[in-house]
Amino acid sequence: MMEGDGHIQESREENVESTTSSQPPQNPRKKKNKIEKKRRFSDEQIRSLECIFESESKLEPRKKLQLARDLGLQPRQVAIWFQNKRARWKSKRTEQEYRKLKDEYDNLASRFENLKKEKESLQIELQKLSDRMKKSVDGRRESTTWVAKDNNKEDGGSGSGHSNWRGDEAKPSYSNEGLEDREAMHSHDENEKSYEDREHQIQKMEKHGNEHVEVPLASVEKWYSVDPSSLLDQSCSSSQWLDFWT
DNA sequence: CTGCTCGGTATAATTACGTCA
DNA sequence: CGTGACGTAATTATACCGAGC
Repeated sequence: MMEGDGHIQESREENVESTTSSQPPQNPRKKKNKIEKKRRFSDEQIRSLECIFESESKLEPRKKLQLARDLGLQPRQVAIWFQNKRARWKSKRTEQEYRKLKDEYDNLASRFENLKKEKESLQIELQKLSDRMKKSVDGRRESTTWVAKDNNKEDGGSGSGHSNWRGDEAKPSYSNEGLEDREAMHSHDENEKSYEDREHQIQKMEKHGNEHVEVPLASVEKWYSVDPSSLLDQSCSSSQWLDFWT
């Protein structure tokens, strides 16, 4: 808040002569002699010190003596000024680095949130497809039972509408709805390509019989080989979710 | 407007401790 | 190994400013 460089100009001007206050501390710790009151350096002194600090943050002893002579300061004062300047410069740099890192972190966090949302919607989609597949498999199992029963009958089984379609060729009526769903999804899904791949898998799975279901499903689940619970867990280690990005 | 106090900030200086020739 | 010079980090003491009354 208070830089105050401009405001203290006058009081500094008169300090140029009186800056030789820094005798070795006779009374270390507290209770300074009133005579050796702290004086701020003049603007001119500060300018010179800053100028030299820019080119070299540490002073050679000879340069220190020379500078002290030039500015009318004690060499000790020059050394202390450089020490304090280095400390201020370091904390300033630390603050800048902190801000930079924080920005990077915020960016990553927001990307992470977006991906998390996307992952959740994909999980929902996967669940839907799994349910649909399960229905399909169950439907086929039922139909084959019906067919078997019909074959055992002498009459040829005209009483049941279920015998109109067989597991190999007939599709359950919800497949059309599914198509509509899929089209709707296509319209706003950014990962259309991978979605199509998955659809292809599902269709393949639907075509095959009961015994083939397990294997493709397992491969589908490989898409989610990263443990979702660990990803969603806020307390997970950074390396864990950094691995996820790569 | 002037003067005073108060709280916050900047900075000169001190202290403690580590490193190295 | 002891020593002195010099470094950093933490802290203290003082100067200075703006706000509020």
